[in-house]
Amino acid sequence: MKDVAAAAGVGLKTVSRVVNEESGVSPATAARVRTAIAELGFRRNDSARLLRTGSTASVGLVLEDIGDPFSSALSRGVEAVAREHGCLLFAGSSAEDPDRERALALALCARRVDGLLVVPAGGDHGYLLPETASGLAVVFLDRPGAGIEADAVLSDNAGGARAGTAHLIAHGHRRIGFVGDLPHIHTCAERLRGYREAMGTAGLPVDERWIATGPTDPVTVGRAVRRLLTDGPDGRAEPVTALFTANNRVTLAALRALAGLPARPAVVGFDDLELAALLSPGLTVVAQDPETLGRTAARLLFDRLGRDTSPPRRVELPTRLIVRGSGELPPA
Amino acid sequence: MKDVAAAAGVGLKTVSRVVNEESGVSPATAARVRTAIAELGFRRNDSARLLRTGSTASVGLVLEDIGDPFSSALSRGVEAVAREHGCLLFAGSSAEDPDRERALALALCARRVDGLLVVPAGGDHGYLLPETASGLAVVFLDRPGAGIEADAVLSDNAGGARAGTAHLIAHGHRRIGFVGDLPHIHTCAERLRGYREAMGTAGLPVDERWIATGPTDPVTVGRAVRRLLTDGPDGRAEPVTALFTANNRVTLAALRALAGLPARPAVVGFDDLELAALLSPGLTVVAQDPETLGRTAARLLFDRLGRDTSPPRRVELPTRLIVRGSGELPPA
DNA sequence: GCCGAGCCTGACAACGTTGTCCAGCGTCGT
DNA sequence: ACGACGCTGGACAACGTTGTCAGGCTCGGC
Repeated sequence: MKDVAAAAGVGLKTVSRVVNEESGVSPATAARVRTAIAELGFRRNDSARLLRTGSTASVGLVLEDIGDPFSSALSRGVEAVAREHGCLLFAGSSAEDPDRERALALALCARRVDGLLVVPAGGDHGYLLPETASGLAVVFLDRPGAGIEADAVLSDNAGGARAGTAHLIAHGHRRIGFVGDLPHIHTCAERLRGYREAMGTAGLPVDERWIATGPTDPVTVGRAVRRLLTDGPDGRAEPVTALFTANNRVTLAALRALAGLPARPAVVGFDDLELAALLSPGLTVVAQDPETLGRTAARLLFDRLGRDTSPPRRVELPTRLIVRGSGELPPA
Repeated sequence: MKDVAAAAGVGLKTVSRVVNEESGVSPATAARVRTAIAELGFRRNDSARLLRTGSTASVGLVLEDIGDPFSSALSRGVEAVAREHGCLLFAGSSAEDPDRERALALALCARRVDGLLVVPAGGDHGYLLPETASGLAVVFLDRPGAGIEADAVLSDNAGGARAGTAHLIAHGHRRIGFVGDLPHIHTCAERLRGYREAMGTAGLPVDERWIATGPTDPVTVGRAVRRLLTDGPDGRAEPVTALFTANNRVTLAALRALAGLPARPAVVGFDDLELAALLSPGLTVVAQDPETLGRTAARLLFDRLGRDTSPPRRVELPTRLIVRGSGELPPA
């Protein structure tokens, strides 16, 4: 910029004015400056600009795995809103590891992002307190944060799971397996709660051995599914006749496992899948809308940046049962 | 930082040294500084730090749509490598719009990202010349850039399409439809080339009416698929007996359209889909590995940041034909 | 001809950090 | 006892921009 000023024979501030299209520069001078800018290939350094002005025009997004379809749809919603506000997006994955979440979030804070959107992996977000105290806006996404007062945007996990389980019950199932993520994850816990509620409402007992939670890798899930479907013979439990799979990765892994088995249980999954309608029978799912989730959270975040200081809100988005057939298979 | 220095009764630079764990500070002083830091909830401002040091420890990623499974898998690869290098990731979508691509890329340049990874939407990237001249590293991803010398990491699009088409030919198909993206997109053009080559090698003529390119929305693709399968009656062309669908979105839309039709053509798709193996018949695909694509490109980028000034490279990653049955349906 | 208003313009400080350089002080070797 | 050296700590400038403010110029009115 100094060079541009020298080349155009004007002061530093005049160049700044031209670059920012401020008023108060005569057309002739402006033209001279613009020529110099073009000749030197000058581009304003926004880091410096933002250091001076205080805002960074960027928001941070910490999610579980940027490569997961759910996370990426969520990012899309966030990005769309950020873009409307002229903000760039820092994105990073926590890999469901509290330490990584913390490190990532704090790195973003050190970069002085204007706002932070976090899909919590850890159970305590108190480490963000000093940051919010000094003006950072935080919104939690998909799961509530803990140890700090902040907005959260969630899906109606329990309600969705109730609806999905009830659908299976309505089609005659009495022994329904629940296959979920790690049990300490909020969404998994809520969905499990919904499952229990639906069973309870129908007056059905729940055998704890019908509930399988753990890592979502195909091997673990496959083993869980096989156990649920064959537990009868050794006299410990009746095998289940239907499965409620509590998120997209579990559903996927369960379907793969089922493809190798003779058994044909009814299945309802939480989260829609791209090809769900084309399977035969079509896969019945409880669909959330991750893009709207992201969009809503981002809106909330920007409201906060606009000095909205109302008490923290918790927004819950509805889920939708999409019936496609796989939940209607009768119990064997 | 000034406040911390005052609170600890030391100079500014000493605080800086403690924060950066530089040597030359006595343990006692360091402890005092650390106490002050904790009390004041101080966090180093990395924007300022990076302004001073010149590097920003961040890379920019411009892709087509952050919510698309292909893009998001790609991001995952990029993020993993960026993370290894202690870099944060700016991500944004071009929505296949050259102007948006340009605006986004330039915004990232203005932020002085250390490197830029771009999935080109536009046909000319000359606008990046001033940036590369002043030290920016650029790597193109999935498609080559134009109007500028830079590295590119691509899939073997033509080879993959050749293999996919040849697979259909091997199972007796002679009239094969090609359904693709917008024809000016490099990947689409290359895949079309591969398709033509495979047909040519087999001595089969290609009727231009078998080739449908355009937007990938379900309506357009659905119309194209129906046309390809029913063009016979009015005497203009024989309907095709097989489809080669040239990317994940087209494949998805085509499968949806086919579900509503009595016809049952053989299908081979470019790009793997999550549930492809569970359809019946299983969907045969030409799979690329977007995560490796992203990882490779990011590695290349960081090599360049490490002052690797060898001439621009073009890396081509192999594709893999995954046979699952849908390509083996005989011609009607 | 003088003065004030209004318009352009540029000098300067500041944002929060780090690199450079130098001063103070204690220790050690001769 | 004296100089050299090592270690610790701090003053200052700089990164590239913007906000503040004051100065110079032109022009119109008296």
